[in-house]
Amino acid sequence: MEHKVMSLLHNSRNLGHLRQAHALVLKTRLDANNHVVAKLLRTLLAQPSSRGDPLPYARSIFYSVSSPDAFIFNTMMRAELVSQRPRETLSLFLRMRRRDGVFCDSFSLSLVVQACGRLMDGDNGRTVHAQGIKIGFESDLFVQTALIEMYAKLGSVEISKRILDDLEEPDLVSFNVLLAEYVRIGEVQLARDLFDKMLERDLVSWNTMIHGYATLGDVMEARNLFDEARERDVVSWSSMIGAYARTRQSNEALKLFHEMQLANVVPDNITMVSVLAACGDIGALGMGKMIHEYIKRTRIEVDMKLGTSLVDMYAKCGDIDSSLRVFNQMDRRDVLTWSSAILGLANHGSGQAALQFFSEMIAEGIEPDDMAFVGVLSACSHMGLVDEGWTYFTSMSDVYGIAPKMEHYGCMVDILARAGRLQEARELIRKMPFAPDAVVWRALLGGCRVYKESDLAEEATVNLLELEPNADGNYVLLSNIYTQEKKWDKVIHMRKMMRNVNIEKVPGSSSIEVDNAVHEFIAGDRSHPRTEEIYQMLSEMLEKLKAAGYKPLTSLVSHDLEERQKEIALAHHSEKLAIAFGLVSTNPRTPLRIVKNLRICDDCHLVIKLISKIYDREIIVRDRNRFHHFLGGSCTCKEYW
DNA sequence: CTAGGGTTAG
Repeated sequence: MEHKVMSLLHNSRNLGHLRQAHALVLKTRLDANNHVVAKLLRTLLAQPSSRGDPLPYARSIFYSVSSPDAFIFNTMMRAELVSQRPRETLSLFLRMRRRDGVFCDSFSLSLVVQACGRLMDGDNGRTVHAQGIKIGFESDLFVQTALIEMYAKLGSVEISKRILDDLEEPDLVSFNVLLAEYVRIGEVQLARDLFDKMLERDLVSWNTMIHGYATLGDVMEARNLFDEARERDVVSWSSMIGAYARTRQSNEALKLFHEMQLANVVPDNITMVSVLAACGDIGALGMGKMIHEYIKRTRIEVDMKLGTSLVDMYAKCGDIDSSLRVFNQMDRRDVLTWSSAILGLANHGSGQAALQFFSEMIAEGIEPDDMAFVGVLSACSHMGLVDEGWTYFTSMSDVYGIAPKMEHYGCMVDILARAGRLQEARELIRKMPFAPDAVVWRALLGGCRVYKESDLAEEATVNLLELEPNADGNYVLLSNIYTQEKKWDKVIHMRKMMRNVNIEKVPGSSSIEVDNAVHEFIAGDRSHPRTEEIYQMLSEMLEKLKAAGYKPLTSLVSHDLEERQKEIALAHHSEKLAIAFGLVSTNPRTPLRIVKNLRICDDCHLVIKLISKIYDREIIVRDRNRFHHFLGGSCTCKEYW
């Protein structure tokens, strides 16, 4: 009978088979046979995790065994450990020690030591270590490796190092564990010293070092090691792509992903998280969609993190519908998933929906994070909800215990300033626990311009110039204010000031994706292969615009130029070039998606509205702050940006 | 009587 049950278990392909086998075990009283129960447990635990959490069932089997042996204990301890329940592993170990006749072995020790490390339970950890010495497992590499990891996690990496040094025959894994722990605590140089001293290194050693430099932000050194390694697997590639993605070298990240495919290394869900982040960063929707298709086609598991990356990518690429579609398909969502959707909705001008999502998230018992509040406050800003904004802002610290950061103050100042409550905005800046940055002053200034508060505007601009003395845009703002106020002496003074500093024009650049290739333009760009067509289209556009009554807002141009030259400068703004290229290179009525690195200027905003009507095109522009959907002559931002 | 335990990327 035992043989029959064992082969039944051996051939169990799913939970149904397994339950049948379990029933047979109980019927034939084989549950007293530890050998059979162990096989049952291990078969169950080997089931793919997608069929639900096997732990409750495994526990019920375990606790029904009358006299479990060490093997069964160890099986259960490991099951708890790999399911992130180290406390259960520890209590199983303690239970085991209390049982007569069940002696823990080196397997139990290595598992419980890992558990203590993850729990950062130094008391139990050291006790177990002492017991291990008494029983005599000092020569067991598995136990020693677990101890190296445990002491590092307890904050005593010197002890880890000593254990490694004392090993008579350390193997690669024991070295690799210490390497990884050095990296985890940020001691990359110590890791490097150890790495250099190692006589033998495997892929894990190399990957650990690549990741180490990547976390330091030293992408160059990470790349050096990546290039130097004679073998690269999916972890090496993912680490390196992730390093580029985190430092926003997104084109580099995508280039490397391409090389990875040429190298025939199969990407997994972790690779895709970084690749999608890169797509979102540069707004490459076509590329992002291809990645999504690839994920579906190759059945890469869309877990919570990958799902969140898709939600985020689609939102950042301006496709909020797809973003929400993925969001709705996910069966589990954490705070990052919700926050990505909330911020996405807010940036698309769907303030109401963003606030709705926020309350649903709270109703589900999920604690909001920084990003969720940026989303909520931007939503309030777009809708002009001042009191609601205040309520959310104060609830951050009062209800959720989150200290508002600079960006939250920036949003709040923006909300107040847009509503014309400029003194309150100024007061809030005064009360901030840190020195305001340029974003905060710009938010105040935005309101001052609208409500013609010239004294406050001057104060804001002076502060702004102190923080960013080299940005030419700030001088334009100040000059506009003085001109408006007819304070000519100040205009002259300012121009003198400008001559004394090094004005750096932050080049505005816009990109547009056509046939999955991203084309980038800077103002006055003539480097594109289809430059002739683009400029021809541009003059056609201007003719039609002027026929529709458009007058270039030349007062926005800072230089001392002739009126005609100012018009040319405006007409050559990067977003206009990108749109001209879009118009000549896509079929009629194809939506155009533009990504701009700065805020869109008033003239371009006006022009794009008209273009959307004249050429019957939906145009979606992502600027530094939010999305603008232009359609039929108007924009979803309602002039609010 | 045997099984079984340790390392890297989001």
